[in-house]
This record gives sequence, C-alpha cells and structure tokens, in this order.
Amino acid sequence: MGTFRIATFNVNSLRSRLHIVLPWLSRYEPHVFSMQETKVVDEKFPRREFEELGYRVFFRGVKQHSGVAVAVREDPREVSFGLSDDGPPDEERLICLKLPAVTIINTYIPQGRERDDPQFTYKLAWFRRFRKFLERFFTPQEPLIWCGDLNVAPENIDVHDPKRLLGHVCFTPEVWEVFSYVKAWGFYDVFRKHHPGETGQYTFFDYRVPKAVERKLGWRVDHILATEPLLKKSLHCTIDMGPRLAEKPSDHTILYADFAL
DNA sequence: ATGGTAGTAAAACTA
Repeated sequence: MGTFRIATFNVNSLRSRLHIVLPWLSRYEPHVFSMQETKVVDEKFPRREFEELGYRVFFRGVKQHSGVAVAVREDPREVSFGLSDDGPPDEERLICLKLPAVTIINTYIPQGRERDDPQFTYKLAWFRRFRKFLERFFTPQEPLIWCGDLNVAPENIDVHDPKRLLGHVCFTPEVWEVFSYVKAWGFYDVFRKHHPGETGQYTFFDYRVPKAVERKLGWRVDHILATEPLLKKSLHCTIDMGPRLAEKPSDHTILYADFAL
C-alpha cells in the first residue's frame, strides 16, 4: 500500500485544538491519527470536521477529562474500547482499531498523580492489565502499533533533569519496571530506533513552566511502539513541535512515523 | 518547598 503514516497527539481538549488538528491532517495526510485527552462526550464530538477531510473517526469520551479517538482513512475491520477484563473498563483510555494491514492500539495511560496516591497503584496495575490484554488478543508476530500518551519517560535522556525529576510518577523505577514488562511482550520504541541516544527530544512541555519550550524543559512521554515485523518496516519517527508553538498550543507535540507497508 | 497554566464547566478537579 506504500507509505503508511501514523500520528499521535494529546490534544488536551479536542474542541480547543481543532485549529491545530485539522490543518495538520490536511498537510501531513496521515493514514491514522490518534488522539488522547479529547475531553469531549460522544454527543459533542466534532465528527463532521474529520469526515469532511476524508476520515472516519472513532471515539469514546467522558466529561472533563480523558477521552480517546482515532481518525482513519479506511474502514476498520473492527473497533473496540477499553481493557475488556474484570476491572474498570476505561473505555475512554483505550481504543483499538483492526485495519486490514495493521492493528492500532491507542492508549491514554493514567498519570498517577503522586506516588503515594491510590491513582499511582491504579496506573501500575493498568500496565499489567494491558499486558494481559495483549496476551489475550494478539501475538508479537502480527503487525501491531501501540501509541499514545503513556505517561512514562523511559530513560534519563527522555527528561530534561533526570536527577531532580526522579520519583515523579512518570519517571520512577516502579513505572519503568511495568513499562518494560509490557514492552517485553514484544513492543519496540520506534522513535528510539531512529534516534538512538539522542537527547533533548521531548513530546511534552508543561504549561506551568515559564518558557518551557525555549528552555527545553520537556519530557518524552508520548510514544509509538511497534511489534518486530512492523519495526523492520519503519522509515522514520519524528516529533513535530508545531503544535506546542502554535496559538493556543496543546502542552503536547505531535509524534508521527512512516512505515513501508 | 510551593506554585506556576490551561481545560472543562460553573466550584473544583485534572494534568
């Protein structure tokens, strides 16, 4: 099918970010566009705007927070939401699209608040539940992409100040451990394949930090991971800073990758 | 050591 482009973007309210999302789709023409923190209930989702650009769009949202969506240029064979186990379904945190050539899993992983907060325990459990989800429904030999805001910066080079940030809920050994446990099922970091050891590459810059972008005070917490058969076919993986520098920016950037499929 | 900003939505809560 040629080049297959997939992008992921934590929009921090989709309706407030359409001025970034829609022109980006027109310019970059990704096959798949994954969104997190849409912050919109399904009845108010801006479906028409995506359809006018030639995308079908699938989404699940709740009031105020979270919410995931995927826009795609072809009809999926199947769409599902949530972790499908005995725990809270969290349909507004996981959307899975089976396309003819590849399956896309887009997640907004719980942030965790503080390490002594029950939400942090929930976050760690979420990763373990996600590995069970993988074991139950997929194999590492099939073409699978896991992308989204994973709320983990995996290595020292993925944050601007590893000493000071050590112990943050997105940068602490307990989270590295469960993230490694999920990756060990069969996922590889597509960005790191193309940028080994490269520093200063971030996808998130906190609004609350003054001049965070120009001072390079970022985190790499948004990811595109792929199973081995797809990793081999990846052509590049790139962070587009545009969305973080735009008028009314999101606090996240857009991460995108191309695959030769 | 705290607070800084932005979003939703109408006072806090989330990140």
